[in-house]
Amino acid sequence: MKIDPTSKADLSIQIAKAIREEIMAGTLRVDDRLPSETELCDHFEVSRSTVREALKRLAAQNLIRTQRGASGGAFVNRLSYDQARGHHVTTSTLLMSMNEVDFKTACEARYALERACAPLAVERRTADHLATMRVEIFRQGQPGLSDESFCDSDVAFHRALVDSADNHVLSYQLAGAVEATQPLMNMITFSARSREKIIELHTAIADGVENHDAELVDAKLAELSAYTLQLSENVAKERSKRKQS
Amino acid sequence: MKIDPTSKADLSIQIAKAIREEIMAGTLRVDDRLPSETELCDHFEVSRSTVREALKRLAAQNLIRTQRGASGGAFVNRLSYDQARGHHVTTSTLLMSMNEVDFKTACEARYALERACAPLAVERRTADHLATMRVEIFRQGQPGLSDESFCDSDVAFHRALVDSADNHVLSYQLAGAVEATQPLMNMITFSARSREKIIELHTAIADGVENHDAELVDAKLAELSAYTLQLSENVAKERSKRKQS
DNA sequence: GCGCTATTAATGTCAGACAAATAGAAACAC
DNA sequence: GTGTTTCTATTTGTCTGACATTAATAGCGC
Repeated sequence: MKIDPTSKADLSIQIAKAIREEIMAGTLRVDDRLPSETELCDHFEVSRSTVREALKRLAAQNLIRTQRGASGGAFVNRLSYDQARGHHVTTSTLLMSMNEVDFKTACEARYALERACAPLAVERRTADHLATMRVEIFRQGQPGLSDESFCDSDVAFHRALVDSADNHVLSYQLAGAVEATQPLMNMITFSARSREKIIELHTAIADGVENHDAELVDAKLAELSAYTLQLSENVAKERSKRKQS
Repeated sequence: MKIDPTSKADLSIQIAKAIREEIMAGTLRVDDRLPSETELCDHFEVSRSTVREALKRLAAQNLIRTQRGASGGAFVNRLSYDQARGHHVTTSTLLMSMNEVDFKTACEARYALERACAPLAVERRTADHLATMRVEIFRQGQPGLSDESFCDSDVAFHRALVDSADNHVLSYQLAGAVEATQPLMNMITFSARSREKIIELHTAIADGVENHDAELVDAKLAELSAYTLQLSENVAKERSKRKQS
């Protein structure tokens, strides 16, 4: 837990790193209180601003939380799956938009992963999960539903499917793929897609899940994947046509 | 791009959020320069320390980078897959250790995902990927190899397998599952496992990838998964036995 | 044109102050 | 004794102003 004042790296980065390593090594455990800012100043021999900037870095990663007042301070945070999921989705989304991931790659990844958890989902789905899926399908069939709401419902449906696998780790990892690729997919295909067709596939998937029919679910997910890809190709063709004319 | 000074939330959090939203919305694009700290002070009507803490939050998420000197400043960062992968692995690791994920859950998730990308890997593997896999298998067979090195090689082997699928998005998502669960797995099973058995399975997997035999790869991954689970159960039994005596 | 220096603009760090929140102790009323 | 209020100490959040460090650029001598 020391820093090198002669190093080129900024002090606040070094300090953040030192503390992060203590957390990862287990020296600092969940809900442990870090020394107060003043104490950290003394320890690292830097000013309070520098310590604070280091703490903000850690807070941005949800590694610590801070509380004001007497017996306040910075505490090691228990990372929750929900927090981490939010972060993961944000990062994944940015990653894809900034690197201009082509639709095929994203779609391929997304359905490959979703199909991976289908067997578990089929095995373990509860009545709750099934109900959520049915409700979302019903919502998708409502006339006059905005494109945006339809997309949201789509995400919710697939999330219920993934959550059915009853594996936190899987859900967390999948969230990045499913929720981050969804906006990309919607942006490209929302104008061209047939809601009927999608609802039909969703219904088949829900049926498969209900009847513990892994093969059906897998087949329908594959079909959904193929349909989505087909759509994107049509949209691409339309665009190039319009460009020519 | 405004903040609410009457809100309960800390100012630096609000400012970070405002800027993050501009980045995510595309108003600020990759390599765009943010206003200087002084300009941001004027805009948000806060002090420089507050602005700086907000910027540090964004820097911690790799959303921006800063440069000193004239014509320096804060620039929107292009998220690279490597950076994001590192972050993702760190978070996943912490998530699992803090929430005391049981081995079965982690193992199940990890192999489910890995099997999901096997078909693509089998289809697209290059000579490079195959060579990496063979090299790692060879390394795993060296007598006197430390447990730590064996584990590293194990990760490298599986990473090569995943990368064979030639899908950045998939590789990124998988990294969290594979690399973050590996330490957990190693910790639990390294004492009990038979390197020979693992090398044999790895060899079979490499063969399957080489010969475009998706079924073989899938079967062998399933076997590896089952073997790992079996090991963990044995270790657990051993422990409870020792506890009793 | 080349190399040197001075300028300038930006981030990084420091020091000291006050504001605001909060828990716990102390004082007080009953 | 008990419940309530007030006070106090501690800690984070914010502000101000200063100086250090870094790096691009303009000017100047040659």
